[in-house]
Amino acid sequence: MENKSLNGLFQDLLENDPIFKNKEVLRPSYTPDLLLHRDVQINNLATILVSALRGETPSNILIYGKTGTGKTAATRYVGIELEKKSEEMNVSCVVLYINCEVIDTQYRLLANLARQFGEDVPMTGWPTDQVFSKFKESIDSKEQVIIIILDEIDKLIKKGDNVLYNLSRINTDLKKSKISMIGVSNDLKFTEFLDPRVKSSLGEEEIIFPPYDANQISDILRDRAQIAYKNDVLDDVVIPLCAALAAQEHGDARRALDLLRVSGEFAERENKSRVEEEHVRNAQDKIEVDRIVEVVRTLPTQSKLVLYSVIYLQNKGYRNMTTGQVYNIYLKFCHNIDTDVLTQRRITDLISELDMLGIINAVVVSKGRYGRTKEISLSVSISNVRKVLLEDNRLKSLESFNPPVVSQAHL
DNA sequence: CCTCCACCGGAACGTGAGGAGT
DNA sequence: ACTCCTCACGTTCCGGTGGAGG
Repeated sequence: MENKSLNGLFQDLLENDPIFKNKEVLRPSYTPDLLLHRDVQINNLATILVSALRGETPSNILIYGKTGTGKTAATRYVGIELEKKSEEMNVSCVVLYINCEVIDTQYRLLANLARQFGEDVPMTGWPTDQVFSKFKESIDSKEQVIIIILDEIDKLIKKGDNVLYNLSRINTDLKKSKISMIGVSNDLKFTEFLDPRVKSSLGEEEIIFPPYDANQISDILRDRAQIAYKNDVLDDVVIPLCAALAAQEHGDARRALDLLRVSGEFAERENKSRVEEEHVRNAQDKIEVDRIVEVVRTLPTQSKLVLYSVIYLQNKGYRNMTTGQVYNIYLKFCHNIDTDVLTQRRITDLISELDMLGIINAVVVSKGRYGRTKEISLSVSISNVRKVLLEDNRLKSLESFNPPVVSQAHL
């Protein structure tokens, strides 16, 4: 009996999908067959890499651009096309893709590369240089051109850049095969931290991916929406609105696609057959709230305490509080939960960090006779943040702790 | 115009954890 | 197994400052 109703429950939900045709194409992991408004960059890439098909070593390339500007998609796309063509021409050419955010140490990177050539390298245990020579050995077994795409290469720099140095010099040790690298970076200034030798070798060619403007994002969204959504379920304002909102966020196409997908999910949840403006607005809010919640959840305890102090004061009706007020409350909270107490100097920095994260507003103002301080206020809704903060075991007991706020005469 | 508040924020230093080199 | 380095996090010390009130 219960089984039947359960079946029925899911059956209803399955049949009741009046909106989506293929939601996957709205996810960031999807690589489209056609990349709009990136012709220049793709042509550039192809022009540089074409020498691989002639058996020559292509120049190393550095690719810059902010998140959601199509760097990864374009690079992968060109990689795939290159491999296709090389197969056709019977030239040995391999394109490897590595995401340095996941694989973030010298050892892991080399081990991963070696493994892609069928070498059996353990997760840990070998000396790094042994892995390196194993890798060289295996690729040098035949004539081939190898192109390594290092996505999020800036993540690798912080861990010391000898990997890059070693890799950039690898060609001198190879007899038959040739290696060239493509570094992909979000950070426009990351070469500043680079060893100059690596810098000049890696940055032989540079390609910049500018942010999309609202019209370009519209085009991209229209293109994907055709595949993702059933015909005529999107209200006319939906795509322009998603595009405009995302263009404000520095032309981030990923954000735009997220918006479009979440909007659809909102409409779906309400059993509507059309996606309307309201759903996009809700989606925008939800994405922003999710972001804040995630940031707050992963804050270090001390920052959480500072933030909780701000919330506490705001709840007591204080509008623009000063660093001193926040610090006083913070002291009481620290005492209450028996944790380390930081100096006011440090709290100033933590407040600035929270400001940068967009969780609070902090502006330095002068109150004349009454000194110079930061005016602090929360820039997100109290209830969500408060709930997330109280999820932290160490802050839990503060819920029922109500210290008085020291009043200041000039307020 | 000067004072003086209540903090800002730079600089130098201390510490402990974790990685790389040997 | 050992030292050496680096890096994040904090502290101490302190010179600097916009503007209300005198």
